[in-house]
Amino acid sequence: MTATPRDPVDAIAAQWAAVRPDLDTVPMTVYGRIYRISRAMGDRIEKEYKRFGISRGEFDVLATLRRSGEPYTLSPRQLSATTMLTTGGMTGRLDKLEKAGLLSRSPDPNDRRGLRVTLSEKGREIVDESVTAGLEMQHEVLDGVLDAAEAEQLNGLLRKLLSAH
Amino acid sequence: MTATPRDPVDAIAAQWAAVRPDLDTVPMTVYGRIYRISRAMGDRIEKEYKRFGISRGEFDVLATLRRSGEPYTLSPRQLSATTMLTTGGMTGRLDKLEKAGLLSRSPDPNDRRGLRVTLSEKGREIVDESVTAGLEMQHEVLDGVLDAAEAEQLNGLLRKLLSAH
DNA sequence: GAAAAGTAGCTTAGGAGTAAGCTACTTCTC
DNA sequence: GAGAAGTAGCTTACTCCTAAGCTACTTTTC
Repeated sequence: MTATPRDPVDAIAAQWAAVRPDLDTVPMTVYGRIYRISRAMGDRIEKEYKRFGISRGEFDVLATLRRSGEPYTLSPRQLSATTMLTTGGMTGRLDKLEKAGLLSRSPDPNDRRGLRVTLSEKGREIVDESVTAGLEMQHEVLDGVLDAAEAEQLNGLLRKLLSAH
Repeated sequence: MTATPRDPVDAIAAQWAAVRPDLDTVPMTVYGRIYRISRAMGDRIEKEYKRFGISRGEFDVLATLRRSGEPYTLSPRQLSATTMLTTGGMTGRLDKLEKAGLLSRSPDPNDRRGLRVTLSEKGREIVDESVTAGLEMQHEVLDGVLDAAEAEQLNGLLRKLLSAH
């Protein structure tokens, strides 16, 4: 007999324990929760950004430019490396964002192979508004279940775990 | 001046703090790490399952059937609900898995609208091998950076956080 | 300074997901 | 028990991603 499942992830682990008692299900519960939280927050943040007319992936591009500081200019190569996206995918995102007037492409004066991508004024406004809204939303969710000490503890453990990847 | 960044997520938070000192970046670091860990483990587990000829999504289907216990039979509807996939997506996955001989579809004797999806012997073998391999891999990663008490602490905090979603 | 190797960004083909809508069947309602 | 409403699974159209290969240009090597 297993303990009463406390959440859907525990329920899945209990099912496994019943049919495969030889398994150590702890790693599955840790990574299962991480996966579900990531996905749930992804959905919420997607909705939040949608209010500003951009997708999560588009936000990533704008945010990378914004936090690089003035003059808000990077190459497509730097952007695709930072956002963990292939260059093919980046071409498509830049096309959409350029068409929406949130950034512009111009030739790199020092390397005729390259381009420079620059955030427009409208792009800077939108990313500033959406990053604020997203952080506020995340803050509310966190505050609802963890106090400041717990959040710090969680962050420390996550930093350790991320270092293994 | 901010403290020396300890990982890429801290570096991003430090960049934001430099250009937008008004932001509270704590939620971003928590969810940023969760997102990156989820993605990194997703890539690793994908490779692990590939050794058995299946994708991560296909594993999810087989695993859901396997842990439901004998006779390893569920409806497409139950499968798409459990795996958080639309029915359209499930149709495609079942097509692939049926063609590979890992499961079979048969009419539901009690409801002529419905189907029953049943794990084949070959499917059961593959899911049993791959779940063992995946858990071992995850176990090694966890053991490399967290002791048992820390893992339990992390799991507790994650359970709390997941409950907010 | 010419050839070889490397790099930047784009294009194309293919995979896998969602959303909406379809047909067939079942359940509810009177 | 006939009509209305609901449900199961599939199909289609669309989106967005990756992987591989292209052209153009730069850097290294001899």
